[in-house]
Amino acid sequence: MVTITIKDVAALAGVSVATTSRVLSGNPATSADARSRVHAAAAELDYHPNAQARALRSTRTHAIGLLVPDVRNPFFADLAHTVEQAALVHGFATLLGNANERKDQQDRYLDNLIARRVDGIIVAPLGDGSGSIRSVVGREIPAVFIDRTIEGIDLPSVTTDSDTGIREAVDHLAALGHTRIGYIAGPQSTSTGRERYASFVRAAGDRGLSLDPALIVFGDFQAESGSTAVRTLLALNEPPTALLVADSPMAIGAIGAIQRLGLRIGTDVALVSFDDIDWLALLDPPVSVIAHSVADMGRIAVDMLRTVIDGGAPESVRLPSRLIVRASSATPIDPGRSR
Amino acid sequence: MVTITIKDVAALAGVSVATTSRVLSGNPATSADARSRVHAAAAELDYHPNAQARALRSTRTHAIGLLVPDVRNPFFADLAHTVEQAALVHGFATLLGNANERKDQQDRYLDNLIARRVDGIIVAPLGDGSGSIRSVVGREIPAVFIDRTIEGIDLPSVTTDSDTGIREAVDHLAALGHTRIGYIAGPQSTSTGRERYASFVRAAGDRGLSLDPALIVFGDFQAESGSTAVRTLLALNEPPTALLVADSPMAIGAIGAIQRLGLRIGTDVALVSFDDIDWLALLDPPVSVIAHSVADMGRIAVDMLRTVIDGGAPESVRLPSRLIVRASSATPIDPGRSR
DNA sequence: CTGAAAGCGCTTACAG
DNA sequence: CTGAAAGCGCTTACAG
Repeated sequence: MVTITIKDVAALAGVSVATTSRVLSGNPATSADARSRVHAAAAELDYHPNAQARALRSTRTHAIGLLVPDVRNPFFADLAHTVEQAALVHGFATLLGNANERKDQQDRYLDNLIARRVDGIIVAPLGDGSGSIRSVVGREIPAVFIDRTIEGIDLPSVTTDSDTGIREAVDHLAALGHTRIGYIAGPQSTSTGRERYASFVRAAGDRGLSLDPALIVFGDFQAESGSTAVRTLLALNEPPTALLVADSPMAIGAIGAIQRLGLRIGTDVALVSFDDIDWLALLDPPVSVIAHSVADMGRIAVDMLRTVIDGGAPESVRLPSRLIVRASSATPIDPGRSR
Repeated sequence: MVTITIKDVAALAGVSVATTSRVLSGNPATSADARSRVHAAAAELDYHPNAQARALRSTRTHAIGLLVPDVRNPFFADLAHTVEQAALVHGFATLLGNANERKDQQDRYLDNLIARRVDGIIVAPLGDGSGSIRSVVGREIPAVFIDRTIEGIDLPSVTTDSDTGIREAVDHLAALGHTRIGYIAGPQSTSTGRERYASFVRAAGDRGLSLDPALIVFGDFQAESGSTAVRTLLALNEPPTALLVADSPMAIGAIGAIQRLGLRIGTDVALVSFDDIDWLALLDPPVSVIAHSVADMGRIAVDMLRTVIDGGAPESVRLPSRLIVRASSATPIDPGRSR
């Protein structure tokens, strides 16, 4: 590798390293002459300052870390996109890490971000408060939670209030005559998994729907577990007539499994999914979803993180969720059906 | 922020900084006693070595940069996932950047990766060979192209041979009786956009199909442009009876637009999309696709990059593509139709 | 406005 | 096996 340092630039420009540094960092205490010579030299040599050396002295890296549990989940891909764009506006580069829904990989990335001395971290965490997330808090590294939180770890967060959306979905399905709703839950090691599960149980209870434990299957927020859950639920003696799925990757798995069983969503079994993902609206029939705003979430997280970096203590934000009814759950249950 | 340095660890362990460094980096020239004391001290202080300082001396960061044009494109999300997992196996952390299909953002991330002195870069590039990609080559930073290439920039690459898949798709549609195939092309500023376009024109010519220029619309590989293209194509006096779409985000846009026009894919208009994405198989009817292996591509790119980092000069690899026929293009064209 | 010098947190020959 | 010292590429008071 060819390495050009500030010394090379200084030599070519015929000024000291100190002056070169000042010009390059926009320090006004420089002469017009020095400025033009340094810029010319830097351009000629295609000089790229070593960010590591720079950060070592100035303790600012102008980079933030974003750790998502699963980049292949369209919700988090969207989130990565909005965070990145928002961060860019404020001069931060985003280092994106993918925990792959695994605690060990999350810890590994977190250690990496700490070691790289990013200016701040936005994380959609999984697991309990053990491991590297402790180090982040202990070292007082600016950090905010996004989408998910960890109980007992006191960081500002921007999350979705799943309760309203789930309640609307349960009410909606109950109004259509469903009394046995199957729930494909997220992992209970995540705050969203736990909250949505609790909301479902509460809403179903309030409506007097069946709380048969067999109607609830726990997945891991990834597609395969959605398929498995459907096979389990639809094989019950008294199968559910409607399904509520806690995220879109599990919904994709669930819908695939339903089709492979020769059944049709909307008519044979109603289905509502969390996450308003493009393709869910394109399916036939289009899928009812519980929507929340990815764009707001990303933007707010970046703003909150900037506040923390600047020494502030922002309030946590809770964003609303709401039901969008589409044909996958629009038909009242057939009173003539045996179920 | 709380900052623990190697000095603190050395002081607590009662040894020199040099010895501490040796223990921490696994240098065998250390006594058992020193090792246990240093490890204990490091654990007690929750010491995380400063990666910047370390890299400044050792010129290895154990990080690679991955630059994708669009994280929201499921193909690149999958690619990011496989690259990341493959890199992790070899001890590299992946810094993922998203160019958002924009040259300026690509340059910005590239500069950032150069400044961070990553050990190597994997990039699915866009644009011509101007800008920061020149700096990467000029500085001889280990780098490989993935999925896309840039003409005139001599880097090893792993790409898809789109030609076979596209030819299969055109042959297949021709065999069903289609003579006017609409082609929704990718941007001609990308190698994949250009190659697939050229393949289509060649294959259509070979089959004696219509080469009416109005049948070809150029999109930007993102969803919105797929919708626009469909509205243009289906408004023609002689609209196409089949559509071939150069990537999955444009396909999602196209399919949505077709539905909004009250038409059905498979019956009213046949459709084949590049990229074998989960949800395309779930649509009704399921969508025929041209598949290529994301998993192979990611793994090979990481292997190639490691070879370059170790001073080697790997051969470029071209992966096959092939047609998967599903119901969106399974019905022979109705000979009674006026078109 | 400019330069010499110290120092950021590490690693690594060099002696011993 | 261990420590003192130099140095990686920068930035930043300190003098002038």
